[in-house]
Amino acid sequence: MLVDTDLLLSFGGTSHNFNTNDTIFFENETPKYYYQIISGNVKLNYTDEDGRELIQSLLTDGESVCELLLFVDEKYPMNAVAISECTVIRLAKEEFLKMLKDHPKASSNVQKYISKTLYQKFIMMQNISSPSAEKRIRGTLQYFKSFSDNKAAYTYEVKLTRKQFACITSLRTETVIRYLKKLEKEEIVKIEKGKVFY
DNA sequence: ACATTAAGTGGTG
DNA sequence: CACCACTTAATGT
Repeated sequence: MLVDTDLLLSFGGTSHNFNTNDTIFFENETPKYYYQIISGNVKLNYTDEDGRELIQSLLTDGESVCELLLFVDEKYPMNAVAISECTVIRLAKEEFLKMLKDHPKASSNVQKYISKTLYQKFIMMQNISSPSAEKRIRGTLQYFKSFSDNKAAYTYEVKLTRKQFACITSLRTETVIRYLKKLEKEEIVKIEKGKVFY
């Protein structure tokens, strides 16, 4: 957990459940709460001019959802949507900031978390901005696997659907499917029963 | 069993 | 590559 659950609760945090596809907050809303995922997966997305979904980030257990917006006076540039059943702790912005002031350790953790995710964002930006679709896909695979402790080949299972993978790499799902198949032939990736292992 | 979503294929521009 | 059409596989209710 980014911030200790009990600490969040002691400052007035409340637990909320979301079902798959429930929206936690919408683009353009004013950030008013700190959200920390107890369990489940959340995506940050928006729809571009052509009506295409772009996934900016995927979050999971223990992470907070776009906490950086609580430090600037801006509106959410994207939506936060549950992509599985989720339990989330929600804490009002003012209380969250007060908590950080009173608890340097928590403050430092949040600071590190923001730095880490920003760093990861840079890496992903480099992957996705490659003109080569194959590099975009391989870079994204590498990025995901980098969070796994097991570095051996075919030990990382891609938990995303082809469609979600496409939304992250800004490619069409057919393209993702074809390249994954190509990578399978080249033994860079292994596909079993639709599951992709890298 | 029926409806829906995901994966996979072929062809075109 | 994207886009379109369509088949098959996997899931959901």
